[in-house]
Amino acid sequence: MKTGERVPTAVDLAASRDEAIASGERLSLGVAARLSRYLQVLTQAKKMGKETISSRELSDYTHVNPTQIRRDFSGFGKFGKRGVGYNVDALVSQIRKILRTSGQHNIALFGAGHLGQAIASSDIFADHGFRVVAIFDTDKRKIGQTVGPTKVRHATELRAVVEEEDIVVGVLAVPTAAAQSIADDLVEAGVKIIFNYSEALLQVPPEVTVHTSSPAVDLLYALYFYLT
Amino acid sequence: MKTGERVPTAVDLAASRDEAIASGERLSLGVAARLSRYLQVLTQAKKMGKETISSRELSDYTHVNPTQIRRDFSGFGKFGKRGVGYNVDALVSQIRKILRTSGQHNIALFGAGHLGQAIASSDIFADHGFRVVAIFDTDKRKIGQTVGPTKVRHATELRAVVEEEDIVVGVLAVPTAAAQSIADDLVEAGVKIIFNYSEALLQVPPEVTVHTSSPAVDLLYALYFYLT
DNA sequence: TAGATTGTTAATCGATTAACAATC
DNA sequence: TAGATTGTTAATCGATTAACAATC
Repeated sequence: MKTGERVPTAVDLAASRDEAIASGERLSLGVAARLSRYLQVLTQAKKMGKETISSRELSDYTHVNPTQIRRDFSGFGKFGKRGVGYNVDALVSQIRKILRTSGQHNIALFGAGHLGQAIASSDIFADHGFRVVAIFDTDKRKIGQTVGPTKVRHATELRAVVEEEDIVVGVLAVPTAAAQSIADDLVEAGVKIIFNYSEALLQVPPEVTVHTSSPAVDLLYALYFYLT
Repeated sequence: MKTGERVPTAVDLAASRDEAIASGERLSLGVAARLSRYLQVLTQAKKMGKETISSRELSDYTHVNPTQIRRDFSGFGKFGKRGVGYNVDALVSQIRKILRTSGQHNIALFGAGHLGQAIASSDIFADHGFRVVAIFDTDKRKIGQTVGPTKVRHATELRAVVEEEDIVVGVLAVPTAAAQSIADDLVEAGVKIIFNYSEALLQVPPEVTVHTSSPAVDLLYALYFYLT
């Protein structure tokens, strides 16, 4: 924030806040990651009928220091009520606005095996505005079957579906050996985010983001702090 | 590292290194998390027959800055060869030593549904020394069935199995509504790490660590950086 | 009012990175 | 040797936290 030689005033700060939300600078990696986690907890708290939540409670569930939680929020406005806490509903929509993920986003799922079916029937994506609009598999016996409300299709339909349904995210719930070739297809079809549940080390062009899910890594990490 | 008024010498530094590995201070959260991720990539690289890997390649797969990767390693010794890179096998065993997760660790899995079966039949835990030694479910129709090499048991056997098999980690692949009560049972049976794949916000005593897996959170986060 | 909790400051600490000599 | 890549320094930047006035 450059304001020449003046000390920044309250008005400057408010302006930079709105900018930051509207279309200003990107959030830092850490802030974006934490806001996403708060959102998960808040979504669940809302389901449980909680109307108000304190930074202390959020800290219990996220293991983020309560001061930092308040700080993360106060950078964007005064969302809380002293002595009371934050209104869950209001906070959810503020964070969604900040993360610009208020809308619906369509995802394509590969693999109709156990993992694929678990993902398709879980609330975990739906709660955050992600909708599984297509499931693909290469196994002919699975094609045409339905998983929840969605019919399993053959991977050859990928390209058409991606364009039709405006799919930005592809989720890979396939064997490690099959992952790279599907990733190549996804890239070619214009998908920009690949969520990889296999162990494959995927090679993609720089404009595509790969996120490899690694429960074992998280477990190693948790175990270290238990052992020490 | 306090060395009084002397400037630390090479001998001091080497000593503090060995300490750090042997039984010295805990790693910081960030270092432990990154080392775990390197381990995942290295394990897969090894499977693919790779003998050597550079900090640049590790960076491509982990999105961690190459300088930081070299720095993370050099804190514990000189593991690499200039102009060549790091030997994959040697690096894996060094990191395992640092993280103290060289041995086998037994885990108990709850829920023999799609997700539970996907976890039980995946290599992802096995590759890092975690073995699913028991699967529990409350559905009578599932009890007695086998998932891979493991028989599904009723949750009433939990306590005995935890003691017998020295189980430190419990994995919850159950519906959100059932998670808290199983978590309570696990805590009572002495399990110290709970890996939660449900959406439940679990309440546990402070000596127990809960890790809630949240693919949707990761996705929100990835999406933010795509949208901006 | 009394108690609780936010918003914010100020100080510290650790993470990050560019750059480059060392060396395989 | 020439090219590549490590190990390490030094400088910067952002994260973290304790503390507390403000205020619901």
